[in-house]
Amino acid sequence: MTQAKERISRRAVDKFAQRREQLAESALQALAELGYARTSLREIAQKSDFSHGVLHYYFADKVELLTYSVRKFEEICVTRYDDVVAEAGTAADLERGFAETMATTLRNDATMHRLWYDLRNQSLYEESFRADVLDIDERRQAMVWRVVERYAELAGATVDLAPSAAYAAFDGLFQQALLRRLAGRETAADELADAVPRILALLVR
Amino acid sequence: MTQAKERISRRAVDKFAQRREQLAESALQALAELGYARTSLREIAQKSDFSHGVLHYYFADKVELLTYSVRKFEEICVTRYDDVVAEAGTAADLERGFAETMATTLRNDATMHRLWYDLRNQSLYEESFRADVLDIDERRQAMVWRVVERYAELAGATVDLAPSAAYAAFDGLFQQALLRRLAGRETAADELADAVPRILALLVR
Amino acid sequence: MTQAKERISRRAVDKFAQRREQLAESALQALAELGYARTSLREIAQKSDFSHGVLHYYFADKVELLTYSVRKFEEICVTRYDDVVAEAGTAADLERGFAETMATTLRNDATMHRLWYDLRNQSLYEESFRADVLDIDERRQAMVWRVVERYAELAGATVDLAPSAAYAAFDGLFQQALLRRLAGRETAADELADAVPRILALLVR
Amino acid sequence: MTQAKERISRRAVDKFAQRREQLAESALQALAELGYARTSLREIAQKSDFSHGVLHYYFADKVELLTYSVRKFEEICVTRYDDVVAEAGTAADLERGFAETMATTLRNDATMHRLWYDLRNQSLYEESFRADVLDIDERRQAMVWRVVERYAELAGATVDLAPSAAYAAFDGLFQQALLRRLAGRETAADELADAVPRILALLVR
DNA sequence: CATGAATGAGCCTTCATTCAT
DNA sequence: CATGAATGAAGGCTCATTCAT
Repeated sequence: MTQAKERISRRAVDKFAQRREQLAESALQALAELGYARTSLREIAQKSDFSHGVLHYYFADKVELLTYSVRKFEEICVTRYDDVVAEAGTAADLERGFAETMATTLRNDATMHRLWYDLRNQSLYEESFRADVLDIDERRQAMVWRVVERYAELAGATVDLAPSAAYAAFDGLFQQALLRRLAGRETAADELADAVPRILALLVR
Repeated sequence: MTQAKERISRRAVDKFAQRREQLAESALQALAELGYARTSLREIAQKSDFSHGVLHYYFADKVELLTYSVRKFEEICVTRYDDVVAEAGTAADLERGFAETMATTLRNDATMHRLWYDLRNQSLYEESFRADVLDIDERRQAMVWRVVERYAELAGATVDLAPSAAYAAFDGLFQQALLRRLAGRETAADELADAVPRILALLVR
Repeated sequence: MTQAKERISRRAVDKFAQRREQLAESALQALAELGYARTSLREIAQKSDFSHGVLHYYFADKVELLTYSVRKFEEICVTRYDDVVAEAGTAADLERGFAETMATTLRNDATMHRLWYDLRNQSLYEESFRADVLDIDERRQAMVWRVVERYAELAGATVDLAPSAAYAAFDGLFQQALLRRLAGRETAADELADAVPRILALLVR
Repeated sequence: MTQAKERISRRAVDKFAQRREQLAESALQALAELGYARTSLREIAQKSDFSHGVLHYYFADKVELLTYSVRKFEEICVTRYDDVVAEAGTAADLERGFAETMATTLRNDATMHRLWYDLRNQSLYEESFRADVLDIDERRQAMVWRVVERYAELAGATVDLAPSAAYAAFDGLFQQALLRRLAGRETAADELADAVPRILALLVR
């Protein structure tokens, strides 16, 4: 292949990948709004700039599109607290930062996290995107664990706790708060911000 | 109405209720197996001994059937640890009993709990059974709280923790274990049984 | 058969006939309210004191029930103006009486006549009750004709008009008025009362 | 949008409209044959060259399809006698033309008019296409009135009659004739052709 | 490439009808 | 006799998927 042709081909590949990205983005919008059970390809297409026919050009079928979307979802999910970890100078800073970021996330991205829990649950029924979901969950766990470890370090404490348990606890907390918030309780985020430091203090000492 | 007729009518009512129960049971089976998004009335009927027409004889529509089923589900869900609480003589007993019951539940009723998390999540999208779901969740929380309080009592410790936070932590733990178990990890239940006492000890002292 | 048995049997027959009558009555109620296309056997049963199962005991199927009901309908329809004819002393009396009775009928029995037109139309699609409908229509025609003839007699005029044409004209008038009334026009009955004498005067002189 | 795209888009719109037209045509066929109560979307689809899914591609729901069809129906209905009016040189011409056109209509388009009366009647039960039906009826009335007025003009007579009354009379006449024709009476159209001039002469002088 | 027309399986629901009790 | 439980065909509608243009 000549260099020129290669360049063209690469550009084509890029465009293909870009379109997939774009469509996955629309899929996530639709999914966040409607949930897995109620999201149709037509709905997704309508949120994009394309007709619904094109979805089957870039993705073999609905499952592939959703799987791809879930994978894309990951990027957003798993680095959220890293800045807080990097910037916190004291245990109290980190505590506050962690709690505040969680609360803010709850306030701003409730529907996206609703989707996350929905997809994680669907993965229990459908093999197809189970691997991706588990991968994301592991990264989330690692992310939480970075907070916990750093907190212990700053507080001069030891952690007698598995990363998975720590993640489970905070994830459970967040999920409950989400439930309340989406049920209309205005104070859910504040309550979450209160609960997080308490649990953190209990788990690490 | 004569006494005889009354008796007949009452029997009829009972039978009606009984059949609803029966059909709700089939619905739960189908739901546990397939999840909310993939469960159709025809599928439910096929799990029962009846034709799908019957479902509309006993329930006004799909929502009513599902709501009824969810409510029925509750009965199973919210008293599971009460015996353990009643029978535990020491903190160590309770710790062990709580952990073991959770692990056993995970081993035996994984699909039923998968359903629970599915329905709880659907309630974030659909108003229809949100109230029931929230109600069940509150009862589950109360159930967990009875364990925690009793544990503190037996251990001579104090609990500096909101019931909601305690529930969130254990629910998160269980959910993670469920994820792993349904992903095929054989040791998930054992790991859960290990993690529960640790967390309990950390949260209560 | 002994006399006693005969009496019992006759009583049984009477009861059978009576039940049919009763059920047909309920059918007419339902039909008048909902129209042919939207009336189900369940609806009819609910308007009666019986369960819907009984309908198939007294009638072979839906068509037979409706046919019977249509036939019953006739009795109500075809003698409405005879009193007016009998009592009118002058042409003006009759004119007024005829117009007033039509208007009153429109005011009080709109839904029943809506049903009549509905059934008459259905008979154009379904052979089954066509004969009965045609029979009723003939009697209605005869009834109108009695008015027209008597009017001519009282007015000392001659009628150069077929009975069918006379009936057609007044029936068309009534139907238009019904249309307007059921569309919400309050004055429909009054307008009908105005129009009838005019047409009568034009047709007979 | 470029000119080319615009042209394509316009063509697409045209094609869309054309297909709607086509499907409405099939709907009218089915309706004329079976009547409102017995016409299903699947039946309509079978009369067309398409699957039933297509109907929902071109129309939001059944009501929209039927409403559209009814409206289309109108075009055929409301100008039928205008040529006769335009071309008649004498009252006798018009009389004959009017009567003959009615009779011919009865002979050729009986089922279509059966449908008209069916739909008009259904509109008394269902709000959905009531407005369209009333609109068509008004136009039919106007059409008849054009005949009557022109006749009076040609005959040098005056009309002491409301347009609605004139329409009611002729519509009633036609409906009766339709009843007879569809009941199998061969002479119905001839009788109608006889009756029309008589009534016309009576109503206008 | 992209469109959107077309298909047909499948969903929830209604309903006439049958039949055991 | 009467009930009402049960059936299954049919209806309106949604939607993933295919494919001609």
